[in-house]
Amino acid sequence: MRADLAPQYDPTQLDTALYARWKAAGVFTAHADRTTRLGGDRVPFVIVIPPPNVTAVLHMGHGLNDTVQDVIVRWRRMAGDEALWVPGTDHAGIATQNVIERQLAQEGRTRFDLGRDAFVERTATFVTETGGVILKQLEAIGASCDWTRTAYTFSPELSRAVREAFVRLYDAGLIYKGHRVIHWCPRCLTSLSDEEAEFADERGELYQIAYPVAGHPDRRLVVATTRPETMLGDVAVAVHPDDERYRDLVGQHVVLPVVGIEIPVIADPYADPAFGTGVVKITPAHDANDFDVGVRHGLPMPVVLDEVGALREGADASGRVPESLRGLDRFDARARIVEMLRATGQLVKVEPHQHAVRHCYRCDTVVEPRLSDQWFVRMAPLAKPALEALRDKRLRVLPERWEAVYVNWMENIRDWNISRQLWWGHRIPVWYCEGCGGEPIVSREDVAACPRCGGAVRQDEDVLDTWFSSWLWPLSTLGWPNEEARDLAAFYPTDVLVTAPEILFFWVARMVMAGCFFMGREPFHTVYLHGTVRDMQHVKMSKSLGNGIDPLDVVQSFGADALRYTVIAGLGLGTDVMLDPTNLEQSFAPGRNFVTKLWNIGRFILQNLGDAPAPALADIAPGRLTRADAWILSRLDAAIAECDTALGPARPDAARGGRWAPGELYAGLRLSELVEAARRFAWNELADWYVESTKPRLGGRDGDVARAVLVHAFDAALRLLHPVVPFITETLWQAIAPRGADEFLARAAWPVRRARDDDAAREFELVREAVGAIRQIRAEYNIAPGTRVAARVTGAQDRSARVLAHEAALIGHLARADVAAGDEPGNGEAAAHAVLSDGSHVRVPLAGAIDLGKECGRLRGELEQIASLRAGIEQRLGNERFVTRAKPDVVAGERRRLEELTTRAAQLTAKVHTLCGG
RNA sequence: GGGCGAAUAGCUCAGUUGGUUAGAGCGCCUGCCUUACACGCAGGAAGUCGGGGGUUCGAGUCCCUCUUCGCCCA
Repeated sequence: MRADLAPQYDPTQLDTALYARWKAAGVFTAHADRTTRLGGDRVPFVIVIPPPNVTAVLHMGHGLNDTVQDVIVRWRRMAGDEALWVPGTDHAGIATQNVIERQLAQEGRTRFDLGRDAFVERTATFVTETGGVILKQLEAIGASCDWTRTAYTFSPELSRAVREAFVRLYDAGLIYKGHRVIHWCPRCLTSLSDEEAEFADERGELYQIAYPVAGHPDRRLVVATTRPETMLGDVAVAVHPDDERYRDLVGQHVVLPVVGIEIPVIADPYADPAFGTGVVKITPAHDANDFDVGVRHGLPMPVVLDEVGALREGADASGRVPESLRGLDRFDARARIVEMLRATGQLVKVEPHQHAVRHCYRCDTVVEPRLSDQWFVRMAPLAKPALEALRDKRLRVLPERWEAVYVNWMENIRDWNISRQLWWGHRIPVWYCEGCGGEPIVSREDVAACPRCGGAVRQDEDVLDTWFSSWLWPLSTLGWPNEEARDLAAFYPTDVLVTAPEILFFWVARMVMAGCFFMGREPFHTVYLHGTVRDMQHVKMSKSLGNGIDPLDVVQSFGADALRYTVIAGLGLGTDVMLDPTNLEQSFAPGRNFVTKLWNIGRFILQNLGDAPAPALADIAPGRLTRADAWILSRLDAAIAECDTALGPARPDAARGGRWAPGELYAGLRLSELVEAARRFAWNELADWYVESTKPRLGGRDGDVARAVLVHAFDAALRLLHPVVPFITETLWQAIAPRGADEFLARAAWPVRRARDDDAAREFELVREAVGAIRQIRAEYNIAPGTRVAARVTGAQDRSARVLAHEAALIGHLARADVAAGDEPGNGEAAAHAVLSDGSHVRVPLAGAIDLGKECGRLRGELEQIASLRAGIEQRLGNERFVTRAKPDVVAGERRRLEELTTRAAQLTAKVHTLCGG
């Protein structure tokens, strides 16, 4: 009826074809009208992908991130939800622009040679031709995205959302143009948000410079700075108002070295009396803190560094930059100025100084604080509801500790600089009238002429921060701002957002704010933050460091499932994953080994099914089930329960108004625990014990029972494992029973627990114990696996005697022994002994092989161990405070255990007595 | 400088509200091609749970402190 499986699982051959079948059958396509929100009967479950940069290629970070999402989505799809995973890409303003600029540089050109329109067109063409590669790559790792809904942040639809958002915020008074110090990248020639200017510790120098006090030849103020080149823009020096040392100088002037002009000494609490000399120079145009001081004191703000970071007299700076320094790069200028100060004796001291310096997150250039006009979003009003969502338990962050980080950021939020002096991105929808020069025109539609005077208009040159489109992602991908959009109605709010903590502020927190502001509802109820992929030295994997692993290499060598399994198994909640890029074989061994094991279980079952499908378990009379059957079904039940606990509640209870219940707030999404529970069931229980136990039965009278249980248990195992290893489980599931053309494990039902026979299952544990005892004896005495030994098992009570008698043959099969059950008169034959936990015992006569001294030593050792355990328990039970204060069930448990150990010890003692005469 | 987290077997990590003999994978040792699987099977070794102090009948788990490392923020 069906072909046997190949001896080796060949993922490269099977997986691609299987993915194509899923896709063609529409397995991953969600239907808005099937959701409960639109009158259907399925609860929606939605994840939006963190959109990779459109020019990106898949790396292990994506491999991890997308596998996690896929596991969750596949789980919910099987659980009966209308599951939707929205894929897409981000136009990635700076990053993509940098790619094209690098191309141009190789051609010896710059973007300015091309001009704006040509540059944008070239970038768009590049994106069209090469972009989105990563989405295709996601298919290779099995990502079950709904490809009918692929989105792009720069598409016409999403661009409309960006404009809508801008206009609404502007109209609400939450967007404004500000003149202040922002982070400037002199290489990308754009401003950056606080989040985009990343700190990195650097070793630098702290220079102490003497500023002579005007009119007091004997006095000077010494200031400390790490950036002497900015002193040309100094407009004051500040001391703390309470600082006695300088109180008399406040209001006086000092002479600015190099420049030679006089600047005032002011009192401001910003000056820290404990840092350096307590005197700080104030450079409002080139330091954000100094800017604040400048505003407080109404100081001028001369600009002495230009956009490429070279010294130049900018606004208000006339006469400040000496001829000899003009045009010098900031770092060359620093050296030159230090030399000049040294020459005039005004350099007091230079000491090494470790400090954090901001760098551009895209090109790593040291960022320059720069005074300029930029657009900002007023964040405090947006943060309020986003904080509320968390405090109200409508939003949770896993692992829990990140919630504090989220709260801290929200509470200290600063306005968001959203304008970028780039060409690749959404142009700011603001027009200025060249005619009447009135208020800027902010519009959803392009503006051709001034609505007031009909004069010519000019659009703002800047584009929006990439994240200004990303923060709308959960809304815009579902159709917002079209409030009629069916997807928006069916699938918003979404459910879980899976990402790395690095973009908690860039993206996650802002999405919550956008969702609350534009939709009146936070965009998801769970933020799942996973760790980072690192190498064995714990260094983050990256292409530039050359310690990366290409997921496609892994897929090629071991299959997507091996990759997925390995990554998920190694991923504790919020922990990093360590992989060795120099040894893929070892790194992915857990996944590869497990997948192979599954394959072979499948082969075994198939080989034993014969031509007819296995009977359904429901059709087997319960009385025909053996202890082994009851045991594996009971283990399956436990495995299902463990998997369900690991995965947790899918969403907060609607009856609680979408608020997480206290007991569930941080529960679930323990994917590594899901893997471990399912693995243990499939391998250690199903394969190691149950499959072995069926071998003698399959050809016999109750072979059909064994087949029914085998197929039932394996089928359930495949279901539990499918979210993690979708390819092999689907392949095997298709093979173990006839399936319709449209029938897929990917949309089969998640297993549910069933009634079970606990007594029979418990009795099987005695069988396992007896087998273990005989195996141990065999190993101890080096009995070759091919050699059958004789063994006798004697039950301590009627019940165990009955069980052992019934199962003697099975015990013999599993332990490679000829087992007889029941009492027998001791005939003095040399034998090895073991006592089981209920006092039953096992005797393996080994004429000639038994070393009596060794055997006695073994038994005495065991007895000693039991004795020490008993002593411990007796001590506890003898302690009156334990008995009175510990919980009753704990005490009862100890009593029960003591009883068991006592029985066992008595049996052992008797053994030792007769055997060793002690 | 502020905040957070981690320290458990050679390595990577689990250890729920304190309660049996602290677990898993990989690696290691011994023996085996047992008619699904050597990417396997059976058996095994290996941890004074970072140091010190405390609370408790009882601490890997709670508190304090020290050390080391990591992350976030300024």
